[in-house]
Amino acid sequence: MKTPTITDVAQEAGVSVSTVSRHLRGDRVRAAERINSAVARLRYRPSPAAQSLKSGKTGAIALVVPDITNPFFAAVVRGAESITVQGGHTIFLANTDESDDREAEVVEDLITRVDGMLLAPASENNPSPQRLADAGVPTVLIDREAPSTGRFDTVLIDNHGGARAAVEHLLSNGHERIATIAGTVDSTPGRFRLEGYRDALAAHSIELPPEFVQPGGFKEHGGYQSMLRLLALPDPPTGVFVANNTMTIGALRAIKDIGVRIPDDLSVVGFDDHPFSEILDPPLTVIDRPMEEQGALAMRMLLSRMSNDSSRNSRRVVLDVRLTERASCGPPRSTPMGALRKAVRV
Amino acid sequence: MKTPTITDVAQEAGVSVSTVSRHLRGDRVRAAERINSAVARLRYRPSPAAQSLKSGKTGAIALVVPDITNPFFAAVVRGAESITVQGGHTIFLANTDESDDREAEVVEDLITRVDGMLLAPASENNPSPQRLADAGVPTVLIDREAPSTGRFDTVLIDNHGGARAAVEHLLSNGHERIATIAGTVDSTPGRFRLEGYRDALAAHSIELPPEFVQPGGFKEHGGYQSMLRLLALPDPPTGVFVANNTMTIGALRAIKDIGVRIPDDLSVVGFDDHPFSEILDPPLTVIDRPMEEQGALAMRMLLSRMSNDSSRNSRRVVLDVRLTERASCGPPRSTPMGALRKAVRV
DNA sequence: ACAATTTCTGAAACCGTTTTCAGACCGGAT
DNA sequence: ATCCGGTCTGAAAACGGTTTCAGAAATTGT
Repeated sequence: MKTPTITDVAQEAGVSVSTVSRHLRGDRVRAAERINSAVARLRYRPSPAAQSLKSGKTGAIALVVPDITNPFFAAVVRGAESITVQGGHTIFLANTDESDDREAEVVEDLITRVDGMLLAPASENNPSPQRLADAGVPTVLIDREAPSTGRFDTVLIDNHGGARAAVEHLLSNGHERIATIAGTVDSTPGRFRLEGYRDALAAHSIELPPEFVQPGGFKEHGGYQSMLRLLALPDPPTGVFVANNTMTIGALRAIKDIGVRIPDDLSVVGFDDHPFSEILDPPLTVIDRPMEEQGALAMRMLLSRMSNDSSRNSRRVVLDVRLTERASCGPPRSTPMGALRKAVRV
Repeated sequence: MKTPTITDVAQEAGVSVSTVSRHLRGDRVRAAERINSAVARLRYRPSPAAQSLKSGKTGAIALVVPDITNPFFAAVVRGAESITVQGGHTIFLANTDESDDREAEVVEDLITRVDGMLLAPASENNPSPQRLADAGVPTVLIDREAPSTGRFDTVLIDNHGGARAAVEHLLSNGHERIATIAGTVDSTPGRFRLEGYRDALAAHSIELPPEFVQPGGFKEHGGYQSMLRLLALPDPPTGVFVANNTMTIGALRAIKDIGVRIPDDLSVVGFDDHPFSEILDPPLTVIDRPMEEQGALAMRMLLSRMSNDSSRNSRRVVLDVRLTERASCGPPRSTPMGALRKAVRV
């Protein structure tokens, strides 16, 4: 019942604890066979607590994400997890609910329990990375940058390019009145996707009213409200770029509720693919990115940083995205959408 | 740079380590103020490793799921996480990829690192729960039962009733040729959902060919293949109950590829709701269940089991499910579907 | 067979806490 | 002033491993 200790094994094998310890760590030892069988008989497993205490290493890595129910982060977790090898590190997972305060708590708690951390900060003006740096915990940032950028290894995607590609796609379909439902602007993806949208438009010298940029807060409800507002505009957009997956769900729900037809009345491009995107009617055109790879790469970088403990220069890698074209974009309506207005209530 | 220890704090405050320790654990102590300020100045945090070693408690709970990218398990994780209080336990997350072997490894690894475990076993003939019981680790099973059932706290949902409700719904729409795409039968949900399907049919004395039960393995690809096979039958079903969320995606993709129309040609009921279900065309009728609550409840039961360390009788709670009716079911085609056959290739 | 070398071994110290134990200190009662 | 009970304190012993150190055993060379 009681967990066996190394002392029990030593006794059972008739050697000293030092010998058992050495054997377990790979040294040549005469009593190897006897020790092995004692270990097996007792089902002995070394106490991680004791090992940590002595070595200063915990054998654990923390993975802190804003929302595990977002398929993107779930994929990141999976990708990261797939890298940790048998007998390597175990993973602590924590959720911050997109809150800076919660993140501070969580990070503070985890800081003593792990050898390294994979962190997707809730916002860009978030002190956690700095705190981790101070505490000397190797850290890799995922998907979002830190205030003191450049000091951390970071795995980003080409948010700017993705947004730009989305808007270009709409432009190439003949749209000019292109709106966006943007995420939170104090987060890296939100900021760059918005810039990408603006730059694409600017490159074509298109100027649009400010209401064409709707704040969606990266949440489904925000996407819903934003789309409602967009469609209620006196002169509504003919194309919309929705800056993330959850807002897209909300936006599509709004579209469905109102009875606007895609792509006849409105063309839509989303950010982040999903198995469901393909079976929507019409299937959704999206900006796609290697999600699991983003997690896996981050984990690899962390592992490398943890072993070559060198404080080598930090790396900032930006993964490519690509546009997956489906059927949610077409040419803009030739007749103005004003007719729709009467159906819309905000 | 180096992490401060309790000794540093003692020195800084001019007292002994014992006093610091006592103060930190809540005893009345004269130097309270001095200690507090020393702690703050040094940013001291006790070493979890040392505390574990002494107390035998780790302050951690493991959460082991077959697939974190499945929205259901993501929701469970979130629900469970929401329960752990500030300063309480931290969560280890592990993924088993639906593999018994991987699960054994993972559990073996975690067994020494946690005070309790929330486990959704990969299959019903999986030795992990037994192993955990032997090691004396408090365990709550989620969504799936263990071989030595009754010995563990378990949080299930009414799989049988849900499946039955799905089939009844199809029956009440006038369907008789009702097929199912089933999950893996050696898992609790797979088994009971299949039984529910069978019992509903039996209650109406309906007998169907064995091909009407297709093995989908709970994976998207399985759902796709199964639906293809179903639609290729000489006399295909008019209604289908798909036994989980991921298979539903595959099944809908197959339906879309082939050009069958829902609900005109085929009525569909899925298991587990998803934000996307509402914006499909037509919106999908599903069996819905309280996912986050399932995780939260399991965590509460674990916490209670861990504190009243009593070996009180184990509880097996079954949460209710309910049918969320949307628009994917209608009356069966009056004309036989034979016309479809020519379009179908397997 | 003996010395020089190498390999292996066990005792003991240590990692950072908590907790027991005995003693120091305090105020109040005699 | 002395003794008493109660509070508070510091030294020391754990917890379960790893690692250093010095010595024992085995191996090698002559």
